[in-house]
Amino acid sequence: MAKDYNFSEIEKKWQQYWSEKETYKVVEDSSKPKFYVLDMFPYPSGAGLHVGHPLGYIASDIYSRYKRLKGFNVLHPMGFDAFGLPAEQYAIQTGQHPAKTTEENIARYKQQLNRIGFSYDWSREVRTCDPEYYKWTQWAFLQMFSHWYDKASSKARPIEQLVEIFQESGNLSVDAACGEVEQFSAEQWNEFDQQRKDAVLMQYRIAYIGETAVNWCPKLGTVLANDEVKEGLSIRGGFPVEQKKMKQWQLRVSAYAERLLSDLDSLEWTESLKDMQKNWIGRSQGAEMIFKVMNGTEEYDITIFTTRADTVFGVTFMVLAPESEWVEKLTAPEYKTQVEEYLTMAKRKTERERMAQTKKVTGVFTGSYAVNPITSEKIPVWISEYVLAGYGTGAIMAVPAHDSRDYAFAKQFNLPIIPLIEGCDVSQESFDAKEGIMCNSGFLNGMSVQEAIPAAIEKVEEMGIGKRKVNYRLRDAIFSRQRYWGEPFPIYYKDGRAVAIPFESLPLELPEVDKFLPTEAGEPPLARAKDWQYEGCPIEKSTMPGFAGSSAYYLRYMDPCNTQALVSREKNEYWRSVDLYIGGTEHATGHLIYSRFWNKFLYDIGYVCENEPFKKLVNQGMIQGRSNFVYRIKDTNTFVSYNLKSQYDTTEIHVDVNIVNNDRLDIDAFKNWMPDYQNAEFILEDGEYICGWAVEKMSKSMFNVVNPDNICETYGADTLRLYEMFLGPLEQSKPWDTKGIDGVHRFIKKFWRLFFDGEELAVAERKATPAELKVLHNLIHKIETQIESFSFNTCVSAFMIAVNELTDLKCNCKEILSPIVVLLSPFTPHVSEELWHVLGNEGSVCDAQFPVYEESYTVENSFEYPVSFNGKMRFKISLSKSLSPKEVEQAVLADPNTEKYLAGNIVKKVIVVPSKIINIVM
RNA sequence: GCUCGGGUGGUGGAAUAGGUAGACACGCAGGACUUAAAAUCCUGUGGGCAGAAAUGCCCGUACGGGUUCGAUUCCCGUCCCGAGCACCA
Repeated sequence: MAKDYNFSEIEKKWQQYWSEKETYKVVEDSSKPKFYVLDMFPYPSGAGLHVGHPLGYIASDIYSRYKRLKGFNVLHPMGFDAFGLPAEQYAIQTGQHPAKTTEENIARYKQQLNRIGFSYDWSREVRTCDPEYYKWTQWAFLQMFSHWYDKASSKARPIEQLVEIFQESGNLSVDAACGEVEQFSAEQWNEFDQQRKDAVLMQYRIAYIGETAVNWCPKLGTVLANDEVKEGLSIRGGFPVEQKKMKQWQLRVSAYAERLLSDLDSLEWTESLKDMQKNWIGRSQGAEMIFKVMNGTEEYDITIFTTRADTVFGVTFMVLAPESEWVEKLTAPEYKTQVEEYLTMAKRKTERERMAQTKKVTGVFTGSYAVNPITSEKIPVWISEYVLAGYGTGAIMAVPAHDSRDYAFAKQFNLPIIPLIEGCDVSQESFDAKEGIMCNSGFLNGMSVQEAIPAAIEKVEEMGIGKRKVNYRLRDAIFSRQRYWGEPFPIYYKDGRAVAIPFESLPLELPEVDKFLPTEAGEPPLARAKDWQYEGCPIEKSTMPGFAGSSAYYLRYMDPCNTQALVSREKNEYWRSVDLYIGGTEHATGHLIYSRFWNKFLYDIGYVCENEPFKKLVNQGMIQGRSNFVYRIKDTNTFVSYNLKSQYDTTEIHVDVNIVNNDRLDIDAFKNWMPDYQNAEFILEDGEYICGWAVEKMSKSMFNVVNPDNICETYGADTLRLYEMFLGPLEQSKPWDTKGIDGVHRFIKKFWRLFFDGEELAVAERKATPAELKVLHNLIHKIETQIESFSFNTCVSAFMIAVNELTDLKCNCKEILSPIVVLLSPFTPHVSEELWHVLGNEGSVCDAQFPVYEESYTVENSFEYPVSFNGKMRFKISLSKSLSPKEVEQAVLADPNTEKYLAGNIVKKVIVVPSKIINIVM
């Protein structure tokens, strides 16, 4: 049998071996340090994996294998985020149960993943749609339902404790994250009927039903969370989204805003990702101020939020959001028609239209006037779309001189503009910067803006007309979806009250339905289920959103078969939290916020031991497609090569990248590709048809999808793994281009040939030469430092250089080759495993030890150093052999150039800096 | 508009506590082996100038300045590309 590098045979052999021997199964072992490496688990779509998907998985697998070689007990699991819209849409179209298609897709994904040679412990696999898994999603929801957030102790507490407090002292002393509740005493509470008590408690629960403006997507027939909407369109499907007031389940994520923000500092995430979360949380510090407003004889106190309390002397009007509850109360009878007209107009607009018209200023006067609490001046109250109901209090004090939006509004409606900063010119635009010296501002005159802001707040607090206040942009998460394929809520309704289904009855499994569509009455699909009842009462018909199942999956991997708890205390204390999490940035403001929130909640109630779920996070870039084009001359079936196309009137047509090699079209394959092209004619250049190309998203419609199975077929999994890493830095987005893969494939073959001379094993048991040792130790050093910094592309280069050098040295020495096999094994597990055994080793290469780096082998023999005198560079000096710093010093002093520059000065000290510079102090 | 990243050969990309820019690979060109192809190997490959040649010199890391003996790297300004947020008071 020829001993050529036969990857298909090798890969099959070892994949079977690993699976039989359960090589990657991991058990808790207190004698070893643990390390938890996690990938963001995939949604198993019908299209299967393309080469972009495994990028992050390959990186995490390399790191896991590396950590194992370093002696860690590595948890590296994989699972499936299996609830979701595509399976449901497919079910609606075909009538196939989503569970079935999901199952099939998962099988396909697993097959594809295993082929690439990942070291997952499949015994720990989780699937979010598995009742044994979603039992714990439902459990967590019930916990949130039965807890409230105590701001005083900054943690979640059981609702029973809240009831006790209410019974004893009402809610006056309670500082909770909650909805709007009136104050009540213990006596009042005790006299409330059950319904009233329920309504009050609902305002405090962490999972609660609340009526708010939500993102309603009519086309999908469901509500969506903020992070599921972008530019007024749904992320899934791209359908328009409108604002609608609805009663929905929500999670009180906003209660955790401050902790979610401040704990970012403790995480090893990229700054850009932290910035994204910071922006999303959107902390802003300012003050609330009360304005008295008169509508006829009625007087109201309206609270506004501002970050610029210092500008209170420049307030010339007030503005309410159209959705504000004050609108009705403050509209004077004679303005009623106009106001209503305006409100209808504003309501009719979709979110998208609103955004498109941000420049257009609209508004209407209410007919009421407010009183500036500091100046006692009377100012008009307006309504405008530019004020948002969901932020702050839905009402603002307008300072046109120093806020560009207020400025535009004032110009439009001819309202006064009073400048408050010395020397600023507000004739053309507002002066928004927080700098300068205050004027026209009473007691603030002469202060800088930075001094005036706190001074103004202090004054406001002193007068009792407001207080210091921090506002967040982060909203509570809408948690219901009017869909079928998601976790059912463990909630039923008794006499209209929401009641928890007890934990013993979980999991509450998804019922069968005849169709996966909403009912004619517009109810969610679960309304179709027969007997969707608990103890004769109706069960909640919405299901949970996609992020529910993915919020705690990393905990379940620690203890996937536990029927008593999400994770046992013991196992949680061993694995603690994820040490390395790899995934895309697209989850920055979704999953990565929700998971942190979920984890903090479980931490508060004592179920997990770490405050943060993901210690270090690396974002892999997206792999885009590289599309190819052919150019058809209009109204013909003739195609003209890329460089000649300017001479004709052509249409650009996508062509399947799999029949293009190095931008040269395989003409026969093209003719067979589609019937239309059977008789195509070509205008060639130099006998070839050159295609155009562009970088686009990888998608079927652009014929640029590259399937990893095909790559494994022609080059092998090791080549695929190596090439994906070689493409460029992990974090960077880059187009996939199969051209170039030959390079890494050649490398593996070259590596193979170090071991075999034709068919004969050519490894010798002899002592390594110094040159060989130097290559080895240089490599160890490089790989170690580069893997630790996730610079896998340079690792691959380092391997190539080393193998080239060993080939030149004709190295056949086991002492060198054996450690190199180990070094390379995280990258190319199959061929490394084979060679490891060829060298006569037992067990798996995974159990080997990472080679130890010895600096003494790698000291340079000849080098050139720049030499500087008193920090001023003068000349360079060449030295041969390895020298100690002392010897370098002598060599420098002996150099004739040194004498030239010394010019009679006495040398005090010669400093040899490792960074290749020698400093001479005179 | 605001906040982050980033601009290096024909291509992907190396190199930053400031110290020989372009490692490694692709592509291309030439050559060896072969009836031929595949595979494999060797040589050259940023631009310009001089030379028969070895080689030498000049210019080059988006653009313009600055600091420095020395800048792809640090600072200021400009342009371009990408990502995120976007009437957040």
